[in-house]
Order: sequence, then C-alpha cells, then structure tokens
Amino acid sequence: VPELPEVETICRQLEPEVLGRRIKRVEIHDPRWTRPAPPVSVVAGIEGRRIESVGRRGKYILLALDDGSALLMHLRMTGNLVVGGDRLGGERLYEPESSAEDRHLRAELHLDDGRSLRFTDPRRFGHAALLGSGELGPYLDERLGIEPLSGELTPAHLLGVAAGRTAPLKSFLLDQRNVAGIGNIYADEALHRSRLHPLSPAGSMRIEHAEDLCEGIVDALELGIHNGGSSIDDYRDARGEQGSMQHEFLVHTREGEECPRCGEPISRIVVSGRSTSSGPSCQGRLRRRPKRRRRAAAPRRREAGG
DNA sequence: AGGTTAACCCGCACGC
DNA sequence: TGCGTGCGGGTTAACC
Repeated sequence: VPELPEVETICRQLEPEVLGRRIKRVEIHDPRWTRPAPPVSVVAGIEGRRIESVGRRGKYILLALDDGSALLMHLRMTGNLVVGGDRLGGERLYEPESSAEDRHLRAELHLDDGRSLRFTDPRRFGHAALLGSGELGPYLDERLGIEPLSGELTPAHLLGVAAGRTAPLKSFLLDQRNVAGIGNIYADEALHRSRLHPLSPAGSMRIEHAEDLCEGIVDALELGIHNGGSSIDDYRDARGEQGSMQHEFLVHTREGEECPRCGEPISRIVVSGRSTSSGPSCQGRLRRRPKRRRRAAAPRRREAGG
C-alpha cells in the first residue's frame, strides 16, 4: 500500500529519469483515471509540456510542467508508477513482465527520449488530475495537513490539532488533514513506537505523549524510506522492484507473533474499519482526561491563549 | 460538528 | 473445478 515512504521512494527514483523530459504523447486507457475531468482535457493539457520538477505532498505525486500547471497523481491502494520503455545509455529499464500487467495499464506518458511513465492499477482506485498554476496549492491545502518530515511536525502542533478530539488515535493519524502521508501501515508502526494505544482518544494526549508520537511517526516513516517502502502486495517502486520495509514491521501484519517490546502476542483489532495491530501490554490506553482535582488556590496559568 | 460508515473497485482467499 | 461470498484499504460523500 503506497503511503508516504512508498510515494517518496517513487519520486526520488523518478526525478533523475524524467526531469527536463518532454511529454510527447499520452495514452489514457481508462477514462475513469481522470474523473471527473474527461481524459482528452488532460491529454491536451500535458502533451508537449516539459517536466520541470518531480515532487510529493502527502501521498500525492506531483509533476510540475513548464506552463505552470501540475499533473497530480494518487496511487490509492494498488496503483503503480513505473518507468518503462526503451533502453537508453546502457541503463536497465523496467519492462512489463506479463500481459497480466498490461491489462491493468491505465495510462502511459511517452517521453521524448523513448521512455515512458506507466500507471498501472488493478483495482482502479488510482487517480490523476491536471491543475492550473493557481489551483494546486488550494487543492492540496484543503485536503492535507502538515508534512511530517519537513520540520513542521512538533509536539505542540500535534496537541493543537488533537485538542478536543475524541476520535481514536489510529483514526486521527489516518486523517490526512492532521498529518499528511500516514496510512494504515505507518499508523500502526508509529503508535507502537510511541507506546500509545490505537483506541486512546486523540485529545487525551499530554505533552509527553505528543513528543513520543512525533518521534514515532518520524522514525517509522524514515525507516520506511530507508527501506524503499513496503511491498506487502502490489507495491513496486519506479523501477518495478519491491521494497523491503515489510521485513522491518514491528507490529503491522504480525498478529499473534511475539511483540518485540513486551514479548506478548501482538493483538489485532479493527478501528474505524481498519485492521490495527499493537503490542497488548506495552501500548497502554490513555485515560480520557487527567482531571486535576485541585483547588484553584494557586495562581496557575491555564489560559488557552489563542 | 465531529465521528462513523458506505461507496468506489477488483483480485484474491475461502467455503461449499 | 467452479461458483458465490467477503475482505481490504485511501479518499470522498453521506449519514448520524
């Protein structure tokens, strides 16, 4: 499942391959790929454009084009974006191994050097949109919170967006408007590293919990990038190869195995419809609110300030 | 309004 | 062998 580390891996591999290349011809085999926009509008908009940068925001892949527009792509669950096409400069390039893969080809962007970008997706949840120069920022901002690896992720920020929230921490982390790029895998891994229970209400965190969670999120995501993403199922990088992060999971997909921290069998529950793994005794639940039964005698500053 | 659930999809695992 | 069923999971829409 492509989450931030998987998308980041793809973008890092993609950049040196396609930067500065011109998009010569575009084939969109599945009209739903660009929904609700008609494929022809996307084709017409990007054919002839040069790729000026390759970027990522949350789980979105962004190709900035030389007219100020940007092609935005999302892999959802089973999408893959792979560099294919002719061999050039002695480099070994990915080639589709089977026709089974070809039948899942939803779109192909042919570049001016003979290579192509192939978007394949068995379940067809993946999506693309062409956004004008003024549209990209607002589009992303209304969907995504902060970038967890950009330095914006601080305990204070987490406490701020979690304030008053009763939703479980797991649901809180999966909501892209809080922190961008975390999916089911890295939510489980981050919560485990933070020793936090997936069902604890997000608003029950205190500063030390938020500190732990920041660290857990960053550690889990960075390890994911370091390992080139997780290939549980369909995920392949831009070269068509598997990542290795699935071998580094501490709890995700490890139900019943020994928890690496507490040694007890890893438990699996369902939280807001998502499979959720955690250490049964090392990820304790937080209580709803640590109500101080204190007389207001001492002049303690408790004003919210904003 | 915040939180939960369904819909979107289809390959796959499973049961009979 | 073959058919029916159910599940998964990111995002959005709809619901409570």
